[in-house]
Amino acid sequence: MPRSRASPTPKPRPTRAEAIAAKLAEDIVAGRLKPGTPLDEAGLARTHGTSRTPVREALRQLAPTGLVQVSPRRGAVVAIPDTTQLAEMFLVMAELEAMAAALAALAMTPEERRGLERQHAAMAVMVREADVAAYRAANVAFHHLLYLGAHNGYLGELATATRRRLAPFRAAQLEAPDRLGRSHAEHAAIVTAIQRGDAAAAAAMIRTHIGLTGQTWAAMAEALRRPGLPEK
Amino acid sequence: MPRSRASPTPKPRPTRAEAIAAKLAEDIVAGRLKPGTPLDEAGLARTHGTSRTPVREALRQLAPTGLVQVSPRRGAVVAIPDTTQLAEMFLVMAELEAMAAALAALAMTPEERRGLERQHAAMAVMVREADVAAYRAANVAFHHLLYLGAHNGYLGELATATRRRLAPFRAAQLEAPDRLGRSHAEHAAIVTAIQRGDAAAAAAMIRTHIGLTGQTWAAMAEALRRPGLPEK
DNA sequence: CGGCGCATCGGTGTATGCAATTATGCCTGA
DNA sequence: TCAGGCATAATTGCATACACCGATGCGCCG
Repeated sequence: MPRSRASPTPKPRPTRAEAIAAKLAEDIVAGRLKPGTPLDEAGLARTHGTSRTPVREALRQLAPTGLVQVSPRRGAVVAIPDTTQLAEMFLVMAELEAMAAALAALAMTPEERRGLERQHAAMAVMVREADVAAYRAANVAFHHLLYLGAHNGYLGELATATRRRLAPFRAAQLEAPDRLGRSHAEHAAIVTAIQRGDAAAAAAMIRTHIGLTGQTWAAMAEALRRPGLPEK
Repeated sequence: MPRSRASPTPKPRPTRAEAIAAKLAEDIVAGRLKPGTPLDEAGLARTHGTSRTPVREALRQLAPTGLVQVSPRRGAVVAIPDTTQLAEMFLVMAELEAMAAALAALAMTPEERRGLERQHAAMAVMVREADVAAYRAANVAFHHLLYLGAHNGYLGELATATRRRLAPFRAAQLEAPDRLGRSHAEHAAIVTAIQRGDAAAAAAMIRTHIGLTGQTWAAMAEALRRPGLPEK
C-alpha cells in the first residue's frame, strides 16, 4: 500500500473521540454494524471504556460523513440510505471518478504512471488466483492512485468519502462470477487511456467501469423525473 | 429565497450547538470572521452565553465542512485555504455544477422549468438596477434551483457545501464592472440549453459560467503537474 | 372494549470540575 | 546580546452531574 510519507496527515496523537470515530466507521463500512442499529451513547462509552463525552464527539464527527444519522434529542443510528439515495450517490461517484481519471490522464507524473501500471500488474495475479479479498483491497488502492494522480486533494476527499459511504453496499459486488476478470479488463482500458493522455477516453472508460454508461445515465434521470426530492 | 416547505429538514428545534454552528458558519461565509482567526472555546462560550460544551460540539460540526480547522489539543481557527486548494475547489465546483445542469436538462419537471425561468427573469430587473446585493442572493437561489432540478440530493449537498466554502473568496467577484450583465447573459444560455433538454450544452455553458473552459482546465492540470500534493 | 391522558423511564443536551498538554515568559549562562 | 531551559499560565480533553425531552406502558374514562 503506497503510503508516501508518514506525516502529511497531521495526527500527532489521535484523541479518544477520533479513535472511537475511526473504529465506528470501520465497523460500519465493514458491515459489522448494520444500518438502523441504534448507537447508544452510554453503551458505546462503556464498550470503549470512556465517558459519554468522547463518544458524543465521535458521533458528531461521523454525522457529516453520512455513515450515521443523528436526530436531535432522538439519538444516533447507523445510516440507512434508501435505494434512491444510493442511486444518487453511485451517479455522483461515477462522475467524480471520471473527473479524477481525466485529470490523471493530463497531470500524472511519470513516477505516478509507473506506480499505476505496477498496481495494475499486481492485480492481474490476484485475478488469476481468484483472491477476492486481496483484489478488493488492491482495488481501493488502485482508485486511490487515480485520486492522487489527479493532483486535486479536494476531489480526492469527495471521491473517497463517497466511496466509503457506498462501501457497505458494494461488498458483494466483486463476488459475481468473473467480476474480477471484467473489472481488471476495464482497469486495463482505463490505464491505457491515461497513459495515452486521453482524458476523454479515460473518463468514458471509468464511467463504464462504475457501471453507468450514458444510456444508464439518461434512464436514471428519467426514473428520477417525478417531482419531490427525498431530502433537501 | 425559495424555501420550499418548512419540515423536509428534520429540525424540530435547533439545539444550542447547532445554533452556534450556524452562526459561526454565517459569520465566516459572510467574511465577518477572517481566515486565521483563533476560535477560543471559552471566549465563544461567554459570547453566546452558554458553557463550553455546545461550543465544542459546534466547532466539531464545522470542522468537516472545512470552514474551520481544528488541531487536536491546539484549538480551532477559521480555515485558511491556500490558493492551490482554492483552485482545486473551483475546478470541482465547476464540474459539480455542470453535472447538475446536465441532469436538470434531462430531469426537470415543467413546473421546475417554469420556476427557473421565473427566477431568471426576476434577476434581469436586478441587473438593470445594478442591485448587487439582491443579485447575489438571487444568484444563490438560481443555482439552488439547478440543484433541485437535478433531482439528486447528494449532488446538491456536495455542490452546496463546496459553494459555501468558496463563498468568502467570491464575495467581490460580482463587483467587477458589468459582471452582473455578463453573469445574467451566461445564465440565459444555461436556461436555454436546459429548456431545450440539451444536457451537453448546459454542462458546457455552466463551465463557462464558472469561468473554467476546457483550455483553462488543461492549463490548471498542467500547473498542478508538479509532484506532491498539498494534502493527503 | 377501545381511545385518551398521565406517570415513569430511558436517553440526550448542557453545565461544571479536574487533569493533561501545550504555549509563553522569564531567568540563567555562555 | 542571544540561545537554551524551566516554571508558570492558559487552553483543551475528558469525566461527572444535573435538567429536560421524548418514548413507552398502564390506568382511567367514555
